[in-house]
Amino acid sequence: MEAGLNLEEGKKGRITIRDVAAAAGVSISTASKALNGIGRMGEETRERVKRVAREIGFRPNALARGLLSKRSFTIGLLTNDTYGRFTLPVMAGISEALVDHGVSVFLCAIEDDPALGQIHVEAMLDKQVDGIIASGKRLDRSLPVDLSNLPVPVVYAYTEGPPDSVIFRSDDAQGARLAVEWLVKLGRRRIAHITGPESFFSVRERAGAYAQIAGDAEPVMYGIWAESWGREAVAQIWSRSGEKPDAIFCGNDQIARGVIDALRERAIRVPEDVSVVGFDNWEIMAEQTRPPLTSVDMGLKALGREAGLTILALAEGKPVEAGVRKLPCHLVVRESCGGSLED
Amino acid sequence: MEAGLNLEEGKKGRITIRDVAAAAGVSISTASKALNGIGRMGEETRERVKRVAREIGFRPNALARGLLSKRSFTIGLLTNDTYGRFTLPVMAGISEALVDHGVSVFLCAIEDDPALGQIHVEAMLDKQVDGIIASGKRLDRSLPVDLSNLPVPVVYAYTEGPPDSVIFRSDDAQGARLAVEWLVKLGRRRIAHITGPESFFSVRERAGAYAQIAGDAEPVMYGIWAESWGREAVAQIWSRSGEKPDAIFCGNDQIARGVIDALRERAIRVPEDVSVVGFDNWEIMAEQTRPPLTSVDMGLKALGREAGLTILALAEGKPVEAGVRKLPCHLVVRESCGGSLED
DNA sequence: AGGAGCAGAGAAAACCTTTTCTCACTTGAC
DNA sequence: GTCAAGTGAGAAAAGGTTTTCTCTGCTCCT
Repeated sequence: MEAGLNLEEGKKGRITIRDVAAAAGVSISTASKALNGIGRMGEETRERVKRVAREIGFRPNALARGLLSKRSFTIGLLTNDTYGRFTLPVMAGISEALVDHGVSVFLCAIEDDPALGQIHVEAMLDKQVDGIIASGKRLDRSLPVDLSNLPVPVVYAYTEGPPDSVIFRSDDAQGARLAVEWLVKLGRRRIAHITGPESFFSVRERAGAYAQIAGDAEPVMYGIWAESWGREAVAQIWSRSGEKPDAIFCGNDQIARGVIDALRERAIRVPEDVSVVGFDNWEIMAEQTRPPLTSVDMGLKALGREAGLTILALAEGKPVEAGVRKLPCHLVVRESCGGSLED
Repeated sequence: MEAGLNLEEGKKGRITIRDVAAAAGVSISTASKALNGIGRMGEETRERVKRVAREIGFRPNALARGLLSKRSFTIGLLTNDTYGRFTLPVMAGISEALVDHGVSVFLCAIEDDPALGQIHVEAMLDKQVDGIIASGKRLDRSLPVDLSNLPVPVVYAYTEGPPDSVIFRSDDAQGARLAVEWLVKLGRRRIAHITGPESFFSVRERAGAYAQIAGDAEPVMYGIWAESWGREAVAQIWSRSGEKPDAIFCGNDQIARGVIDALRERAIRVPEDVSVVGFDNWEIMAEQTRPPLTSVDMGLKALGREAGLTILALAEGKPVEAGVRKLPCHLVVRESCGGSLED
């Protein structure tokens, strides 16, 4: 047995295929073919090489391999979502989808700095990434960096992209319908909508879907993405004369939180008097409200998974149809509306 | 001018140094030396090569370069902090410190799955990372993966590591002192401490520092890391007979949030009647409380920066002293205590 | 027996860059 | 007019792997 007489092969550096070849008593080419399951050789030889490789702990150098194959099994994820509320679930989905294929992910947070973005893109290209996924915190804004005419494929996940690109985003209208229909199904008749700035595309989508079902008995209340706005909006509604809503559909979970707090301060019971539903299903927020918040989940992890599989397909040269793909939201039922999924 | 007659060099693939050499009418070696500012050659030649390279948009292939230099200018960040509350600031710091050096970061979220961790570590090693930074969500827990005896350096950032390793962590005792001394300075005399599970090292550190200053007039109240515990603890305190605290030092911002909510429900004014201070300075939480929460910031970004620079030094073969490095916390003053930094 | 065909395995090129070595030529000194 | 020293630039090897091509025997058929 030539192999096994060393735990720490004297020479410097990692174990290469050359060491495997020597230990197995074959040439480098034969070793390579044996390990990759290609080429012609005796079954006995192939097994011996494989065994030896395992014994001495050989792992192929991905750099060398990538140099030749022009595939680095690496992709870049570019995001301006510093806080990571949207990007992290997306990232988790991407990673989950790609780890099986041996692909690793460079994460680059570029804030909103075009120069920094440029630097990171160039660094990733230098490292021969197989593709780039652009991600953000807003569906109707682009990253501050030009990703057209890159030598690698690009897909966009939860961020705006150019017309002929592949874009994944949540179906906010469908998500809003889910929420409002749920309220209707629970018997609610006067449903208010307190949401973020009208300048946000998501806000308009959600408000549009809301209005289609709920009508215009209650006006949509646009504001900012903050608890304080939720509280203030409730104050406005309850200082008005006339009938009060029996349900409030909120543009995100922070607003919903403010709404719930304000309702409790007015001794209005949730969900008995008023049902509240949020958007984003930001667990750390939704689970800590009193009562826990029923909320629309945008399925960002699934979105990341799709984006990952798509960039992989593109990297492998498979054709992928361009266009916007809306992925469905789903409703996470907690206690702030009453009811349960079995009802 | 040989260069410039093509926007899209007919052949396939990216632009290599061979193209630069041809376009500049020199050999590959000369081109390389010119671009790297080494070797001997006429100043005119050097400038011409550089100019041509710029014109045709040459960028060296990092894979090829890494193959030779055995430096990939890539590091891995391993974390089990899925939610990213701790890892993201650390990551931002690392990235910020390393981008200037052309180093990119693989982010691998491994949940608490040892098998997944192993896969990611091996993938990173195959890709010849120059080093690995392990990070987590708890100072007294290790990642579920063995990082000893790796062929690359490892540093630990906000997670437990083996005795002879380089570990960066926040100085929680100092942070707690900062908070309590601030309360004392504002004239508070009965300071309570509502915090997380005693099993957490951070909790014991913070509680220890608290007790040293505040004494044992108020017992430390251990619970869970949730708003509900903050509310419940306040209920307990105010249902007891005897003098009530005039300040509450909370183990994290979520607890502080619950405390503030519970105090308001009792019509106890913050900060007039009771000062509240949190820990973590989790902005999205601290800024949305009423009033905004004064909180201890653990300086995770700086921690990441230090970890990044250290792994870089190790990768370059510079000696680095092993041991635990505690990085200082600082106090972010908002309104929940009264007072301002100028006082 | 002579050749076709095939099984098994190695040699060498290729990927792209860096670096060491070598070579040809010029200049200046004696 | 030689020699030494210096200048500018190219040839070649190295890094680890994959892949194509080539080579040597062997079997089997006629």
